[in-house]
Amino acid sequence: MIFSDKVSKTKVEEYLRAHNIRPSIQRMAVMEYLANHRTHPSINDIYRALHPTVSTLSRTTVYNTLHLLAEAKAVKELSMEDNVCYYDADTSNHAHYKCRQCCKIYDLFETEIPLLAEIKKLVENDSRFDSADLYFRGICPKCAEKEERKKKQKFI
Amino acid sequence: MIFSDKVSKTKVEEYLRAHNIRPSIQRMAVMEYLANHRTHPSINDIYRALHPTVSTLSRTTVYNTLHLLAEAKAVKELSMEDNVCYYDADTSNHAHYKCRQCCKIYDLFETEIPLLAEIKKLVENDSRFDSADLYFRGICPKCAEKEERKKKQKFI
DNA sequence: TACAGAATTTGTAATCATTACAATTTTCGA
DNA sequence: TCGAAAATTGTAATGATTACAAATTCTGTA
Repeated sequence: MIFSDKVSKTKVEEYLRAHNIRPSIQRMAVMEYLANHRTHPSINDIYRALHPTVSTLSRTTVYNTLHLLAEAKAVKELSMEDNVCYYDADTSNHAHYKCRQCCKIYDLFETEIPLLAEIKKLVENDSRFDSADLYFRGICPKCAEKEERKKKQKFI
Repeated sequence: MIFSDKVSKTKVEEYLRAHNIRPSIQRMAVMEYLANHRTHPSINDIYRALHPTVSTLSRTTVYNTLHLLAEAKAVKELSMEDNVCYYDADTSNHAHYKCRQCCKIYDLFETEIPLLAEIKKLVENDSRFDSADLYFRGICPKCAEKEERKKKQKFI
């Protein structure tokens, strides 16, 4: 999926059809949510966000839909530790970075991590591989700054 | 941990002490198992393997021990999809490769993936990061060959 | 438009990994 | 040897995911 600021319903419908997925109300809702919320939400996040408006939606359908979307390579499934799957509508070549403090997941694109291009090549040229994932972990700048401020406070 | 063919009990004890972990019977058993079984076992694998001999061992202790070992960086915790943690006694810089067919996890070392050195450098030079993991997926050569043979059979 | 069959959705129950927790046991230093 | 601290244990709780069967919706055809 290519991202504009706000992805329209029509765009989502086209996208699903392009991946041979029949665009039901529920599938559209899930895909639209993912396309417009680039925070790598979990199934639960998605379910909780959509349920109030799409009251008919069941948790099972969210599972079904995301498996279907992942199978069709319309979304990317991430699983970095903590035994929960996160979903990403951006299927382009990029890495992920999870902050140990705030637990947010950030995207890291080729502009920042040029290595990604080489990893992609590696996958393309080695028949054993069909995909590669690069995950970073650490404390994100925001959390590092907060920590820094806390420390300073102590010494005033 | 540096691996010889078979890691001795004394070696395991030294290794634990070096990581400030008191070498109890249970911890020794878990660490020794991990050191001598380079198959990236899950908690359950370890528990099921050890329980018959160390009959006193509880599942909770295996969890406690592995968390402790991971915390002390004596082992590496892997979590590639399927929401189960796998453990690796080899804490050197290497990537992992999981076969979609047989689900085995293979090690990929720097000799094979020179990129690993660059990723390491990246982590060392970027304060946001403290670790990176590179995971590959695909069909392993053994499984690919099996598949090939099956196909041929069909046409005889 | 009506209908049958296929696809999709739903809700509930089951499964499985992990964690919480409190009681028991073991270890270690005084 | 004794008592506190550390480690272990078993059970119960949690939480994500899957299984499954019933209900609903959709699609193509007559």
